[in-house]
Formats: sequence, structure tokens, C-alpha cells
Amino acid sequence: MNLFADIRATVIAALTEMQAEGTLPSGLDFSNVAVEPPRDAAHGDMATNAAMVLAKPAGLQPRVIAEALAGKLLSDGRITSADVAGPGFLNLRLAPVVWQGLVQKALLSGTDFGRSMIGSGIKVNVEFVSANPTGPMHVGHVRGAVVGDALANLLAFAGWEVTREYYINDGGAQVDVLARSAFERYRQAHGLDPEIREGLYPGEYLIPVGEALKEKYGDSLLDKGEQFWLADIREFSTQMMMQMIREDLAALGVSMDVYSSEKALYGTGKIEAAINTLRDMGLIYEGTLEPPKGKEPEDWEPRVQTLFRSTAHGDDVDRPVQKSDGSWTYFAPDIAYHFDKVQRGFDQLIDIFGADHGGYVKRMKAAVSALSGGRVALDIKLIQLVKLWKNGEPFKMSKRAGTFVTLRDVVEMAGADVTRFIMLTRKNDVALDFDFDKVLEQSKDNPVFYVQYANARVNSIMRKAREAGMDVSDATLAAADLTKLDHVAEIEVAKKIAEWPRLVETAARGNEPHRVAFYLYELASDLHGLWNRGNDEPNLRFLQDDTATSTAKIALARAVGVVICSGLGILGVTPVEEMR
RNA sequence: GCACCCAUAGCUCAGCUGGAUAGAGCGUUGCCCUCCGAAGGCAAAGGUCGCACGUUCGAAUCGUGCUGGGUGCACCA
Repeated sequence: MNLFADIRATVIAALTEMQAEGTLPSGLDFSNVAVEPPRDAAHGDMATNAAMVLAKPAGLQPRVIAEALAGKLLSDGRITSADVAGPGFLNLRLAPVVWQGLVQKALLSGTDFGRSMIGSGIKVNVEFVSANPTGPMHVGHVRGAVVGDALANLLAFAGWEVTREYYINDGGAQVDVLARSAFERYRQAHGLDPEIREGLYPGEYLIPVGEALKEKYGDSLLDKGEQFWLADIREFSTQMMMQMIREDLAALGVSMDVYSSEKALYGTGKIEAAINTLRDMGLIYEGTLEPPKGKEPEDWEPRVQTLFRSTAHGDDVDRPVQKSDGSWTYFAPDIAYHFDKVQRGFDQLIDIFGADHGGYVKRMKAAVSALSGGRVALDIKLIQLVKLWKNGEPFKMSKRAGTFVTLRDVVEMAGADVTRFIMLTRKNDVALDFDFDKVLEQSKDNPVFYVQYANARVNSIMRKAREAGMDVSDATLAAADLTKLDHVAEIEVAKKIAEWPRLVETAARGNEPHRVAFYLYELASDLHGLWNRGNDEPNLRFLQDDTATSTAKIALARAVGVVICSGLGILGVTPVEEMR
């Protein structure tokens, strides 16, 4: 599937043959032998470092190995040249037929082109968003939601068995605050003045909750004390908030496979079981922590606490799992929750956190490491801030929530597709500017537009061809005489298409969905470049007088379109067929 | 004080897990287009990859120590 992997296999086979012939000593480790695109395309199509990696263990000069290897490789029909260069690189050139064949393969596979099996048999859990169920989702959540969802898509495309999961933080004090805030709105629904005291949630989104409470309870709770209604209203409000959050996520095109509740962990013995598992490992003890140096809290006093020896698994200090009154800290259910994920049989866990939670990375990794006996890897992606801009200045207003910009505001102003794409135009750990004016601009400066436009152009070509009576079904295009794609400019585009399967694998291995967005931009750029050359060089236009030539050229364009659609699918962005 | 993240062209950022002469867009400069396959095109200039050591055939990439910015640091989640 991945051409680079194919050629690498060929290289390894040649090396093995050389061992059999005695050109190379036996017992060499080939794992560091790589076949990659060279940095400079002028060097060739692919380069292998085999000679340099093996020179030392083989006790031979790099050039000696490289030249012998070159001789072997040239007997492969796909390889037209193999030149030794630099310190011992072997630069390979592949026959045009290889690239032409790839175009055909893309057409035959459709949007499955690039699908990989490297994750086959690996169960991965991607936990993301996990916003507190106390209000609508805001901008801060959008990026994490998009990154998590796109990453899940990417991993699935590369063969992983993916579960998307949302952890509902409904076990702490914040849902009590939610209940009290909702109670005030309930009073308001009865015509009373709500008392939104300091510390309560002031957002107007709770007004409908108050009305729903009135619907359900009438006036029966109005003069009752908190002890009579807190649990019920908490449950009721949390449900309504989660419903709202699901709708917010849906508006962004995100759906979860599993919603896990923190509250549901209490009273089931799961927390105790997780902590006891650690205890059996000798990782739980009663002790006193040192005060943090440099910034000692005002009310600090030495206190005996139940601690998790996270330092045994790479953390900097041990962490408390119980408060001084004996109740659990927030960390305890988190441990239990991750233990639950381990017990559900996941081989790999991914958490998407806001960058402000960076301090919890080591302790969570320590917990997973301990509870899985090192079997399960936890990767935590920290998502940096998004700064919103409009009219050249920071955008802060919100229609509904008052204090923050909601996800809905963003989606309504920019659209889900644009929002998703832009959120992936930066690495997760770098801050991102989101300018409402720029992201909606129809110009080359806007990457979303640029990529969509490339696909629209492909569709435009096919539309015109159909109008001219041509058959441009994928089957016909795949059967075209692709040797007519013999111009270097066309071969270059085919080479870019060839990179797609490899990119999918690299991006998936690194949990880096942003790579897909960058690749699509480059691919679009190549298509636009070829299109533009058609202005001056009519023989590079996609539509020619000769049907066979046209069919071949359209096949190339269509292959680009297929990859763009496939890539956009991973990003969760709908490809457009026509720009308006 | 400690931990984590960031630092690459004037600006915004990539850089395929250690490869060759470090890339793209914007901006700048110069040419082309204003008979629609131009919601522009071609080309050029622009860099001590924050600094200093180290690891090795080879470092923007790995290690150590600094500098500057961000985030977070017991009984909040």
C-alpha cells in the first residue's frame, strides 16, 4: 500500500541477498534502514540511508555498500537509477509507470486509498472534550473536540480499533453549584427574583432549565431547603446540560461512542478497587508532603494524607488521593476511570487535555503505568489556546452566555467545516489565531478555501468532460492509458499522491492529525500549479481534443480529488463540489 | 523554587521521529495578466533554526546547562 514501505522491503531483500553472497556480513540489524523522500526532489524520488547505517557494524566503507546495493536494486524493473551521493545516500529514481500505476490505484480504491493496517489489532481509546456538564461548550473546548475527533478518524483510517469517549465530570462540587444556580432560575420561572450570588453560574442558558424544573415540580420545591432538592435538581440539570453539550458537539460534527460518568464510579467500589490495586503494589501510603518551594500557600500546614507513590512511575512528587476528611480527591476517580479503561482491554489510551492541565500529565501517566503494569501506553495531547479575532481586534462577545464565546457562536459565524479545518492548521501544542474575517475569505491566503477550490476545480473538469459526452466514471478513468501522463509536471502531482498513504501512517503513529491538513494544502497547491501551467502550455490542460489523452489527464485530476475527499473526510470536513 | 509546553525568514507557521544546500504562505521587490483554465501567474531577495557545550559518519530534531514567553504547582475539578 505504502510505496515507500514497498521499496524498503525491496532494499531489505537486496541486503539479505548480499549477506547470502558474502558481500555483507551476517547478523546485521536492518531496523534502522529507512527509505524516505529526499529533502530535495532533485536528488531523486527516494533515498535510503542503508549504507551509512550499516557501514560501522559491517566494517565497510559506506560507498562500497551503497554501490553493491545499487547494482542489486537496478535489477528491479521499478527502479531506473540508483546513485550514490553525499556521505553514502543511495538516491533512487522510479519509472514513470510506478507513479502512473499509483494514480490508477487511487482511482480503483476511491476514498479508501491510503487506508492502512498499521494499527490493526490495536484497541485505542481517545478521550476528549470531557467538559464539565455545567454549561454550553465554549471556544476553549472547540479545538480539543476537533483534534480528538479528527485523530479518532485518522487512527480508524490507519487500522486502529477506535473508541471515542467523553468523561462527564459530574461528581464534584461544580455540579452542586449548577444545581443551586438552576434552583434560582426555577424560582425565576415562578416570577421571583433570582439571586445569582457570587460563585453561582450566571449564564442565561439556565433559564430553560428553570422552566423545565417548574414544569416537572410545579411550586413544590419553592419553599424547601436545599437538602430536599439538591440531589434531584443536580441530576436533572446535569442531564439537561449533557443534552445541550451533545447538541453542541453534533453541531460541530462530533459524536461520541461512550459517555462515562464520574459520579457513577462512586458507590460501586470501583474507586476503592483501583486504589486497593495500587495499595497491593505498595504504591499507597500515609504520609506528609513537603510544602511547594517558592510559593507556599498561606494556610499550609503539615498534614498526614493518603498518597499515591506516583514518583515510582516518573512523577515529581507523590499525589494525594484522599482529602483530610477522608473523602476522595478528584484524582482518585480519575485513577479509577483510567483503570476502568485499562480493564476494558484498550492497548492504548489517548487523553486530549487543555494546556492548563499540563500539571496532571505525569501523575495520570504514572497511574496508568502502574495499573496496567506498563502494558498500556497513555499519550496526552495538550491543546493550546485559540485566540478569536474579528475586524482586527480580539473577539469576546457572546450572545447567550455573557461571559464567554460559545461553540455555537463560532459554528454559526464560521460554519462547522471551516472551523474544523482551521483548528487543524496548527500543531496541538502551539497557540492558534482564529480570525473570523480571514477564515471566510475566498482567496489563496485561506487554506480551507484553497483546498476546497482544488476539489471544485477537479469537479469542474469532470463536469465539462461529461458535457462533452465523455465517460468519466472512476472505472473508465482507471482503465485509461496512463502512460500518456508523461510530462514531469504531471508526474510530480502523481508523486504527491503517492505520499498520501505514507503520510497517513506517519500522522497516525504520532497522533498528529494536523499533518493531514498541511498535506492537503500542499496537494491542492500542486493541482493549482498544474492548472495554472495550462494557461501558457495548452498541452498541460486537462481537456484535450484527443479523448484518450483527456481521459488520462482527467484521471490524474480525479485522483487528486479522491485524496482530497479522503483527507477532508478524516478532518471531518465536507468537500464542496463547486465554489459559490 | 520545581515541573511541563513553546522559541525556525520582517510576520504567521511546517519540517515526515537523526540525514544532503532548512521549507511554505503573507509581506517586500521586479516582471506578466485586465480577449475568464487569472476569485491571479512567474521570479528574486530574505536564516548564527533563542544561546553554549555534548552525543556521532551527520543535530532544527537527541542530552545537559542557560536566556526569554506561556501554563501549572496539598485538603478545587
